Amino acid sequence: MSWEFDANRPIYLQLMEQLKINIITGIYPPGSKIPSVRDLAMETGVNPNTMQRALTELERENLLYSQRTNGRFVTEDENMIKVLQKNLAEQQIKEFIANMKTIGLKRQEIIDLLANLLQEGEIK
Amino acid sequence: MSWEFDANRPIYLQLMEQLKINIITGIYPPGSKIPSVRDLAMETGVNPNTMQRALTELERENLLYSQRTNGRFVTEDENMIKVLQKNLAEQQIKEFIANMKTIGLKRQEIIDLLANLLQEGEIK
DNA sequence: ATTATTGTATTAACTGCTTAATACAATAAT
DNA sequence: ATTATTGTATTAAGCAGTTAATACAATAAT
Repeated sequence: MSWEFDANRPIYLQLMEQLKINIITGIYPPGSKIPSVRDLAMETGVNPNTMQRALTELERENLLYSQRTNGRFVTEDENMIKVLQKNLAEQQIKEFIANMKTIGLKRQEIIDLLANLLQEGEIK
Repeated sequence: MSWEFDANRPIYLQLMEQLKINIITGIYPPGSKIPSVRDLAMETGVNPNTMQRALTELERENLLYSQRTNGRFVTEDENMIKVLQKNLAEQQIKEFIANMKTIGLKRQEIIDLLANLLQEGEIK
């Protein structure tokens, strides 16, 4: 896990993203208990209040739920998680296309450039 | 021009990006005079101080230069602009790849998904 | 029963971003 | 010469995000 923050965006939002990724990738499996507010805050180097905020927001999105004194858990709804993954992917791709379009690259240029850079980085 | 701002990132940074885009795409050609601080602030609906900050930063990057009482101009260095475009494109592609990798998509999945979405949106 | 751990809430202070309201200096335009 | 426009600078205020330092309530663990 990286836990590096972009100084230009609220930390609690970045925490939310990272936590979502951990859910999507199965680091935090459906129904599993996640670390406590204090532990997560410690691990990420942020103030407990900030972590609390991120977790509260994720609860509002029904991705987490808390049991008063027992801890916090990932939703058991696996379908919801799949939808989350698909949404994230599609959203980022659309953003990407919009960006490329703005810069003035055409379809083929985008594909070529991407294919090249995909070769460099070692992705399966 | 859109001039809509993401509330989660400093406006002056977003202004810088938009101005860079305007330079790259030739809306502000090399050597041309750009609108005054006050006009730009008016047009974008931000405070003159905020616009001033964005412009000052772009000057520090040598993309703009100002003549004391005459106005502000885009650099004449066309090569610098080309480099800017390439950097922006490459940077965003790398970000994109990193994002996709994080979500857990493989090379071929990325290419396929992108190709599909590129068909939908009407890009040449 | 007692203890430790959990989520939750509160209050204060600090910082960076933004807006507001001006003011000044230089010079192109008239 | 005068005027309008330009970039630039200053000071104050407000807000959101963040940190800090606590405190409380509930309950699992002992």
